[in-house]
Amino acid sequence: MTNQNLAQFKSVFKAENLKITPQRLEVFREMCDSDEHRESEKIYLALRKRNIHVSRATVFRTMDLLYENGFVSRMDIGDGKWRYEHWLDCSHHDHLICIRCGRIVEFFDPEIEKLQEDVCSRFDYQLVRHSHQLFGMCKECAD
Amino acid sequence: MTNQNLAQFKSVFKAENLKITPQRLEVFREMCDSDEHRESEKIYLALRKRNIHVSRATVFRTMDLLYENGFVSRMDIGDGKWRYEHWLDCSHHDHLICIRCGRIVEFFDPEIEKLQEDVCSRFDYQLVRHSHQLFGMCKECAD
DNA sequence: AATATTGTTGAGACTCATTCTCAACAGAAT
DNA sequence: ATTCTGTTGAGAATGAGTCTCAACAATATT
Repeated sequence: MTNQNLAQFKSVFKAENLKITPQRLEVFREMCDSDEHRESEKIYLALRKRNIHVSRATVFRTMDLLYENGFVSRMDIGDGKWRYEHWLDCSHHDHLICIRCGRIVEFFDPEIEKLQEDVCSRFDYQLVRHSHQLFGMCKECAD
Repeated sequence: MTNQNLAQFKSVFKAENLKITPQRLEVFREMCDSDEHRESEKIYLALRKRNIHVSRATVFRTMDLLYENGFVSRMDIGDGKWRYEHWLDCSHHDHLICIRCGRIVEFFDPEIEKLQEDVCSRFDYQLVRHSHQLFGMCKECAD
């Protein structure tokens, strides 16, 4: 977690009238310092492991706040859990997921992005967001 | 449900050593005769309404079988429920979902399909399946 | 300083889609 | 007839996430 991350966190939470509590700070720090795509339970357990006591409910609540305020993005790969990743650089991307080992790779394809817009205007929809996941077998798993 | 649908169902289930029971037939008929994208509970209730008694558990189990054997496809729009649609013509498509009224439109864009393959080979993945959803506001809801 | 107000927390109860368990059953095979 | 195997229904169990509520903490008001 850089000083800039921290400053941004504080300023957004202040602006939203959300208190900057030790628990929220710890959850935010945990997110800043990992590049993984984790579900809330894993984040909760990571904090536990570092002997930081934040309740499960608070982790869930804080992940919601971080998501609503654009500090993390989340994805749903169809197993009923949200997977969160920090979104400090705010660069949009989609995901390629290995169906065997679960490894997740990020991709961004401007052409696909554009074609999505085209599809929407074809059907008279205003695109708000999208979810695009490719499930396959990574090189190691395919061998 | 056409005779052809029925014949296909019987032949696949027989080939898989799955019994052709009245309950399974009723669930299959219910799927053939609707173009909606429904969750299991709705399918269960639709059967109830027609005074056909199949237990919830059997509906869930049968939806799994129909899915595994390619009679239906299913989608996950992030609310924790599978939505099933019959897939009798087996033509692949993705979905455009109105975030206000929930209306679901199907789309297919061969260019996007091709670009997905390109992304995968870029990362040395073998594409197995994908999930692509556009969330937006339909014309009626945007006004 | 004392008090009131408001938001936050933790523990555990609750929800809800789905899966599991298990006894009863049904049809095919012996 | 009897055994074997797969299927069913009812209700219990699961598990991610949400809700409730009393205790608490920081801020605002008197």
